[in-house]
Amino acid sequence: MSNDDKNTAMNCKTWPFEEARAVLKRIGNTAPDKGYALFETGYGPSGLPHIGTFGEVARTTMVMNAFRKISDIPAKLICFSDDMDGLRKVPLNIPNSEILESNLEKPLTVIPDPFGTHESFGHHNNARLRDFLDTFGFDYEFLSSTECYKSGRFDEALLNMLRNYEKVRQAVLPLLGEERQKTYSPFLPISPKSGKVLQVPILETNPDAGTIVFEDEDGEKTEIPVTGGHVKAQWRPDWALRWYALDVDYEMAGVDLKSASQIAGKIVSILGGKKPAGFHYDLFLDEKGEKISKSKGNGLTMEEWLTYAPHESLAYYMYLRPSSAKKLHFDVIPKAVDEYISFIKAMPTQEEEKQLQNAAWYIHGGTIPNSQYTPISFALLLNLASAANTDNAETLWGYIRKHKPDATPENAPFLDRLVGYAVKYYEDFVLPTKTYRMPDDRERAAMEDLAKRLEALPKDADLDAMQTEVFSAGKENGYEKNELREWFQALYQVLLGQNQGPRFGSFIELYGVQESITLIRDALDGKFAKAA
RNA sequence: GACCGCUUAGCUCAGCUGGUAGAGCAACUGACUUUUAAUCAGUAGGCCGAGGGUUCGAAUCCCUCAGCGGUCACCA
Repeated sequence: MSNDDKNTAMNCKTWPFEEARAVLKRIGNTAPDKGYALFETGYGPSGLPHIGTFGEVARTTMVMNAFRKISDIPAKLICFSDDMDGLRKVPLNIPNSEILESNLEKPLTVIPDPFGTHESFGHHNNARLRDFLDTFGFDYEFLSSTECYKSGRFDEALLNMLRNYEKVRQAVLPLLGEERQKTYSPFLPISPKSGKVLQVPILETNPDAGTIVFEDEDGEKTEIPVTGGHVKAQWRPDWALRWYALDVDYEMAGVDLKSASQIAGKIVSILGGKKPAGFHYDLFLDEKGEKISKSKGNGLTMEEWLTYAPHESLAYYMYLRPSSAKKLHFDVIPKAVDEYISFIKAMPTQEEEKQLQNAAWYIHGGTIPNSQYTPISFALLLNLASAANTDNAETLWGYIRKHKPDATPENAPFLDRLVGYAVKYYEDFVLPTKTYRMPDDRERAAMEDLAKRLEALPKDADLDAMQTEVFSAGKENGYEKNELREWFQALYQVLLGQNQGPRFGSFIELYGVQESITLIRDALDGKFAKAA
């Protein structure tokens, strides 16, 4: 890249560039000894990946995209799984939960997989994480805490922490309540007898031998090495340990972890390292501005978003000012999709400097794939779907061709995906509100007439001919000119189960003449009204 | 108790390297259509929470206050 480009990027004020510059500053503008700048995200595998997981990885990727723009130093993303953590309670909706019940407090990676598909419960959830991330095409390296501990990768850092045991302990204590302070230890020994991760006071530390002494569950004084996976660090020091051992250059976290990360930063200093750059993103709220909690079931899940909109739009949402709390509910989806689309559209015509202020730049790493092109907004598609009674993608495409003759599912695959989401939206939000009624005698006569007229139409009849038949059927069955509106409304209510609808001629053309005849006959037979 | 965020049009929000207030939706008007909806074009709408300060100039920077909300203090 040219120096001009770099300069423009160095002055860019968007948050990912602010963050990227902080990384560059941390590493002093030169490649670290490990050869790359390390970006980390953390994951707790006692649950499944969720919208927060996505947000963190997406946002970290945005910072990396910015970093690559201002520096030639390689950048690497590690998604770290805290899979040696002890299982504290049994998650809901898990088969064979008695397996988990009988293994509480043991490291996740030694608990048998209740799904029976992986080496352990931890491995199972790690695999789910990877599947999840791979779906969106994230570029990352997976790292297991258990492996880091067992392989000795953390040994040096653990011994270091043992030498500084008291300092580390003192760093954490101010953050804790009185009760917890009494028993707190940065080291959690794993009982050689039960295999459980124990939260017990440490009786002795032996830095020279590299061991600690504690009282096991049966009361026996036990001495074990802190290295090799015999001891796990409590989560706050564990975070610091990881930062120190891996030399993490960047990690963001939620505001809920703010004080914890400050403590972790202090611990890294105690160990002689330097804490990573990073900021704290705010949490998501529901439409009333209240905190999203799983037990309340408010807010929006990842699955819900992805049912009605593409993941790119969620990534766009994640781009928007992460430092302030945002309401995450259904109504923000269409807007997010359309704003994403307008950024995509704007990119090719923008100057370099403007492009760096374009959200799409961060989502796609600077280059927008041609496949993302769409000439139609999502809001329009949603309106089209409900106005035109369109419950299948092909019909919707028929309408799209009227607006934009050049677009096809093949040359606009992103639009084709949007069509699918619009149909889904129609099925879930429009269809259930339909209420069909039976026609009165005049309506019935007119509709029967309409069906006959349609049957009599020549095969190559055009839209105008169809529209004319609709009017004629009304006029010749007792509707005066000023009553035609009622005739159309009757069609919508009896045939489509709604009070409004598309121009009926257009509807027949797209829905199909034969299909329309069937629709009329079914309605007159009471198939819809009965069902409703 | 400690720390943080928000307050801008009827609604949801953008604008935060200080330079005559913006978008979407809603409303209203018009065009088009042998109904409506949709679509397109346009109009209107704001003491930018309150008070003070810095400045030639503040929605924007600083201080104080108010209202709302959040996080941590048991676990991670």
